Amino acid sequence: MSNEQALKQYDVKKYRTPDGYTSDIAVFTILSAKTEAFKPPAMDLHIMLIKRSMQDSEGRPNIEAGKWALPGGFVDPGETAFQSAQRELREETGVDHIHLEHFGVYDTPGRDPRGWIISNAHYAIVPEHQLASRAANDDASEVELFPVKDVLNLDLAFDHARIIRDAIDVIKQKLLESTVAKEFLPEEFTYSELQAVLLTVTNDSAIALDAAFARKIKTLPFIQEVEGKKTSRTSKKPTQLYRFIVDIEVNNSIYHAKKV
Amino acid sequence: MSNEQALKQYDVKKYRTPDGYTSDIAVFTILSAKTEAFKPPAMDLHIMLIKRSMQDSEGRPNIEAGKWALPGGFVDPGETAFQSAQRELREETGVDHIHLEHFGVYDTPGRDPRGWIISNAHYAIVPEHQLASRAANDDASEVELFPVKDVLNLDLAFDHARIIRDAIDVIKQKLLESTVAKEFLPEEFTYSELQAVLLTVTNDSAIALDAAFARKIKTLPFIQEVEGKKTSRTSKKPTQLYRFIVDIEVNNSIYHAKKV
DNA sequence: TTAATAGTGTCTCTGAGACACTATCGT
DNA sequence: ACGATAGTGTCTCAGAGACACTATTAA
Repeated sequence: MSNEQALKQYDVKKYRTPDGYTSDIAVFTILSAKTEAFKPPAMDLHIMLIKRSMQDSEGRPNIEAGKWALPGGFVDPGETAFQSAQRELREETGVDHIHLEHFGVYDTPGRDPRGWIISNAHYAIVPEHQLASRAANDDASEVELFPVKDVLNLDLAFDHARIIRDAIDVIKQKLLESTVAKEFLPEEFTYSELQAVLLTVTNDSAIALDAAFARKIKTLPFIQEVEGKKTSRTSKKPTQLYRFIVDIEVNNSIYHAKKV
Repeated sequence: MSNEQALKQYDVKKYRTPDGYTSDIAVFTILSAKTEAFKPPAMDLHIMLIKRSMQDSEGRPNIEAGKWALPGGFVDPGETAFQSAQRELREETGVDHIHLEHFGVYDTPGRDPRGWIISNAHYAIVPEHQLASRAANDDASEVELFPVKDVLNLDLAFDHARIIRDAIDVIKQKLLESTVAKEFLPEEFTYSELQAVLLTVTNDSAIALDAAFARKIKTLPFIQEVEGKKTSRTSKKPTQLYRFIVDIEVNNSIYHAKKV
């Protein structure tokens, strides 16, 4: 192809280019407030942040030192921002094979004092038990989980307040408008467990009222009963287990009736 | 703040950085197949592409010359990708103040033969009449509208086939799951005009059947009747006009009943 | 009068929502 | 037996969908 000719004359230095390309990850998890026997769980949505060290790995003063920030880092040449987010998450928290999704780009000039730096924001959903092994690394002096309702009161690095606000909005929407709630739950779950997850983002009576929700879960097209299988982990009365049907198409049209 | 110290020692050249940062825009419009008097419109969704010139503006052979591509270009330092998309659209098509939305980032290594080039994809909705003034500029030898069902058979530049496929999926979803359909319609419209827009992306009987849809439009919470106002542009019988209610919150939860 | 679009009348069926009631089991 | 969670029985009401019917007007 004639691209070869064109490429020979192309000067990659002709345009001024960004000074950095990064990925940030808003890691969400749901903590059970209490885990008593025979009780349905009470849950609370949390986000994981790191505290930026005072010095970087080479002992020099760090940018935005001492502030709380989203985990993340520079994208390596040869990888995509998404792959970078997966890698950072694996390196910084030891978590792999979880639900990770891109949700926005942050490139407002001046957002990072180091220069023209573009960040790709992702959200991740990590079941509570997978975060057991979390640990601070070079660049972070602390790692901590914050309830989403408090997190915006912290002293946050860069424009991470904005990114975190967006991430919270996105996950609240996604929990209700898609089946990602399943990423917070075991393979098979009771209606009260799903209910507890959804109640972290809504107060709607159709979900909050036990009788209503116990009935509704049986009519949802993307959830099926696990025939004849029950558990006693949430109640003395054995409780029916359900599972999400994978790969079912969810129809969200605002012009259609709910049921397909 | 102590960031100043840290910045003095920060070397912006430490990391290998991208070779380019661009915006691409998938411009959608809806063409009325026929515009007879007293007829509801028959509509077809189209996307605007440019044909890349054989030479660039300085007379040298162009990359991906002769192929069809999305309009777009390099992001200038000091602007965001979104602003760049607005600017490109204004410069290349003379269109301004229209619905423009970011929907994805394309950064797979090797997607652009010129190097490590990151593209932000946007979609735009342009009413048919605003595209009257469109014209080819330096970098484009032709500008043309293609029906979305044919566009993927063209010889497309870079990874634009993938971007265009994603853009079509996104706009089909958005048309049904949000109120962007209004961007294709006049301020006040008849039920058959809205119906024609929606029929470009779905065949569902609830929308396709006149009687069903004429009734449904009156129950949609985000649409209101324009009291006592009628038009005869689509039928001999004067037809009720409707308008979208702005800033109404659309509840798309898959766990809730449709009506709020 | 006809042809075309824009509706309405009426029926059936599903399911939402509310509230009272029953079921199960560990303690 | 009790207390707590997990349901079910039953009623009412709204609205979806189907199909036949009526309404309005230009030509």
